[in-house]
Amino acid sequence: MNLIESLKLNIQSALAKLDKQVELSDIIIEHSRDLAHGDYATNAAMKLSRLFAKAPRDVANLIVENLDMSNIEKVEIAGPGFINFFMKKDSLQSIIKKVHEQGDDFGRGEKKNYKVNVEFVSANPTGDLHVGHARGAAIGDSIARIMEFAGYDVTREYYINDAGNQIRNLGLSVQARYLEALGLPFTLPEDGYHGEDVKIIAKQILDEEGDRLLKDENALAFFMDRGSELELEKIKRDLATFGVKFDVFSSERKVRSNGAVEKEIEYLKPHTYMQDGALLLRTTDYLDDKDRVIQKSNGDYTYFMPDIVYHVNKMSRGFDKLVDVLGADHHGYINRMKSALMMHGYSSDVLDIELIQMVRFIKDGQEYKASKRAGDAITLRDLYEEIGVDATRYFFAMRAASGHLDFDMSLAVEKSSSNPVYYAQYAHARLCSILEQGKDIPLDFDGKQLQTNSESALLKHIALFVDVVEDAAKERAPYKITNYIHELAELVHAFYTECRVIDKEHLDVSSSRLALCYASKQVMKNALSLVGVSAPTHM
RNA sequence: GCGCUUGUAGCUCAGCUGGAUAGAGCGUCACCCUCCUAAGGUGAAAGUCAGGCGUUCGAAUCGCCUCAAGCGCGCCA
Repeated sequence: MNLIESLKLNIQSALAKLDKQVELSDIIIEHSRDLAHGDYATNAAMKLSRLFAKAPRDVANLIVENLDMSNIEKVEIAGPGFINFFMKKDSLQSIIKKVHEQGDDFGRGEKKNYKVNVEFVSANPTGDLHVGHARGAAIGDSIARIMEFAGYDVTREYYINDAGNQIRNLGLSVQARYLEALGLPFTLPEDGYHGEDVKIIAKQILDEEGDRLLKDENALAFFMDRGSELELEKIKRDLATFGVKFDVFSSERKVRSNGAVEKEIEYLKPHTYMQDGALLLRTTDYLDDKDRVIQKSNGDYTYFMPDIVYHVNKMSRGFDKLVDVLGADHHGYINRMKSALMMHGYSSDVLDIELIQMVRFIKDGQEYKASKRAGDAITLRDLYEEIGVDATRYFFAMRAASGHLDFDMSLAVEKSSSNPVYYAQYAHARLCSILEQGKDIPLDFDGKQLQTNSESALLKHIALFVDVVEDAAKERAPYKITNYIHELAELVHAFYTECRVIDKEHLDVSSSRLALCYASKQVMKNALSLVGVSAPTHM
């Protein structure tokens, strides 16, 4: 149990002695911003003043009289009725031992027995991943890591739209480049893919298959299949380099096979009606502001239809929650999909859609659009080659997904405290360096000699980690982790400046401070890994 | 027109389940290494929290209205 929880329990039992039953979740403990206000504070007395029918400060007095003071140095009632807690040093120091015991698992939440499917990227295998996918990959993967760490049972999933027209266009494009590579006349389809990658794939197919496809009647089908397969392999390689791995790849074609779509239409029948020869789904009965076509008058399904099948399919696999990380243009899509799921009896909040807003790149103060390869949009590969995986992931994780992001490329490659990634990694490397130099001094995991303000602040921040992980998981907000990382780095650097760690004259102080270095380093590493950023031991 | 999102320091953003003097980073200015990584630290300037009205002990936070910006409103995916 951490200090905050024990304070909550303490207040709860104090209230119980006063014949007031209050839920633990209704008691709020916050970190005091100002040291004069102690280590922690609660506004409980003000919140409950109505219940007591007394002035907040009087309620505070009653609570204070009934507190168990064993961890607490002193309490003060301040301002309108805040209760400020000044903790005993050893109760703050105890966090170091906990970090030492738990190591890489420090901050991990209890198993929740709650299955979550996080679907992200899901780009069509027709070309390189672009910037939007990159941000989606960074945020989706961070959400998955954070939720996993917080104790959820997480599956990372990629949905391949391999049944649509784009794949046909890809097939035609590859076929054209194949002809080109053989020195034969060719024409690229109008909506075709003109990138270098298609030429490379065509060349590879030529190497593998020779010219036999010239005479093959089913050549186009082969170009479609093999082309998208090779594109997907390339996407997987890029994602792997970016630190992102998926557990499941679902193919739209597979999802649609075995008459699954027809079965679903049958199931939805009570919610459908015909209009002008098309089949519409009455999503307005639920959350939508408009009914949606699911089968066009020409008999084709709209994109929405197999997607319903896919989401129902995911639910049938036993997930308690589906998280979709999508581009912001899918915004109108949320309520119709929720409506469809509700037709299956699911609650509207089993589906949680995280919309990713646009990214604008800024380089040397100017908007930057083109990649090095002329004419193309910026790709995921451009980003990690030019900026590096760590900085790219950190910058994407740093801001709430729902907001537009200005990505300062010049800052991201800068090696100074201005760059938040280097600032954090440098803090880690510094700690490693001190620990290395002090390796002959035994570590005091009780931290008995930690006294100064910068030491206490660091201890408190370390103790906060579990709560931050929990909150970030619940809010699906990786930026809460990067905010935590940044504060941790600040506190580490401040501690470093204020406190001399290795000091042969005062070995007892050194032992305690080295243990604090160790704990800070471990927490920094754990936090960085949640956003997929490495923790270098030297820089 | 309807719906959603956003509006906080010069710039990019936290804070929003109501709480003590509204916080970071960038940028600007002034300082700090005989000592564990100066890839660091300290300090200063900088805000009508878009505007108005309301709810209450208390509002950046909740409600209503106005203004401004973005997105969505296909038998597209």
